[in-house]
Amino acid sequence: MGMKNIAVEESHTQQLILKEVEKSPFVSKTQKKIYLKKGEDPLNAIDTKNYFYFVISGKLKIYQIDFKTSKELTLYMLSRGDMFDVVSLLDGNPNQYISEVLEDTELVSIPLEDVKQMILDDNTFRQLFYTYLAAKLKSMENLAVSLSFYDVYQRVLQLFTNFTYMQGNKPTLKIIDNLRHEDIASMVGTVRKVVNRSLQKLKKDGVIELSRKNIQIKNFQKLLDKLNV
Amino acid sequence: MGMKNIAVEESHTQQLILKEVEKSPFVSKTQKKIYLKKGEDPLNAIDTKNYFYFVISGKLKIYQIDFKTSKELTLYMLSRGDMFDVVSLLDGNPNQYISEVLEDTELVSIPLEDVKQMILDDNTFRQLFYTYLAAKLKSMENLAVSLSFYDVYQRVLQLFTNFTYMQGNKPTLKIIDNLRHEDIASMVGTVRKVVNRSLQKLKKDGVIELSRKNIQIKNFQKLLDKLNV
DNA sequence: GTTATTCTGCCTCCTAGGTAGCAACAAATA
DNA sequence: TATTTGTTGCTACCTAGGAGGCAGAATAAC
Repeated sequence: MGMKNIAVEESHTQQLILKEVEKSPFVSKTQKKIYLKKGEDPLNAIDTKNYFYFVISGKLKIYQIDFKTSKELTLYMLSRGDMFDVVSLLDGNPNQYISEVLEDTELVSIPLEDVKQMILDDNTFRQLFYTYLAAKLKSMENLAVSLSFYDVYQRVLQLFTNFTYMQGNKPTLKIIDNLRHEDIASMVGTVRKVVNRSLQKLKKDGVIELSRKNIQIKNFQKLLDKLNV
Repeated sequence: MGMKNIAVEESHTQQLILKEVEKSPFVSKTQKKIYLKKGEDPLNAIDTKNYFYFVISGKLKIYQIDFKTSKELTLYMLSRGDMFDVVSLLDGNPNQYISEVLEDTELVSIPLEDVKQMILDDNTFRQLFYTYLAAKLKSMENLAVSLSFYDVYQRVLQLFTNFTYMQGNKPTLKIIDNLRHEDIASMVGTVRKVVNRSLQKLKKDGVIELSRKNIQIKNFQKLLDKLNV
């Protein structure tokens, strides 16, 4: 399924998006910076019915909760170069997500109408926006597929693979390297205690290194070998 | 989560899309009709790298297979008013789906570039297209969420609810009413034998009626009552 | 420095759902 | 009409993973 390149490809698009946004005449006129503190509820600061947001830095978890079991599923883990909420932008309805600020976050807000105009006027931005949209739809399809086909252990392997980038020539885990196991669990659609089993197994096998709020790739090749096709 | 209205809303957008497509000057010039026979492999007739397709009638299952277990997951069940492939249109890469013609199907094909131009030029079509995109992204999010949170029985209930429309004032199952249990299973992310248990239970409880390749809603209120929030 | 809180690791139990296999029957085809 | 193929229903088994509970360690708050 070529999952290995998805994260990398996204990241590339996202870098270009920020550059294009900076150049845009709209942004200089109507942009507003928003700063969110870790742990703060973004609901008060964010209005997806009227504004569109670009993530400059930080980390934002967009998820849903099953209130019966209090199990979570993370739909999007937003970081530098991400935008939201695309669904609200497209259909005009405010979203139903729950969000949590995992790290102090800096956003640029632009009125929805200006973004729509930008998509029409700016050919480069339009193509980048479309590519971003396609990536999000694909990533959601992949999430559904992996929830249906693979066990927790495989899903954890896939998660790590998707978030591993080359640092020089050393494969390094980004974005999800300093999460709580609780958040890892939410990203692969299970609960902490279960994801912990997989993490311990990978640690025992010398694939990763674990310490409090820190996961590192120790042997990326071994990780790839354990991936089911 | 307001799932009950999603299917209805989609259907409304899809009707309007077909009307708009018919009016379009592009369509009259460059459209081509394509007819697919039930069971035929669409791969030969369909070229998503260069063309975009509108479904006029019939039924097309877009899915993925886990070759290890031969379990399937249906990502999209396309019928009248649906379009594909939106991902290819957006990012220019050919898709990786597997498709199956469940009923004789009639398509209109339009070159990708013409559709892109149509999105730019035709305000009405653009908004419809965006709404459609948003609906697809949402439905994929819902699929992931329901796979993660709910058991097979609940997922079946949700599936039936999403595909129940008002026929006069009688709640009637559409599109998925004449599928094999195999296909129902693929839509809720499980296998036939497991989905069969849920179907038998619903039959026993007087919620649905079952016969070969036919499912009917017998008591819609009862169905809603069994839905978890 | 001390207390409180959050994070992590590891038990044990138990059920949903996946696997296997088969038989009855409907429907398509020869 | 006879034969083959596709669809459905049901049994019995077994394992992945969710639930509950708890203790130790790291960090944050006071």
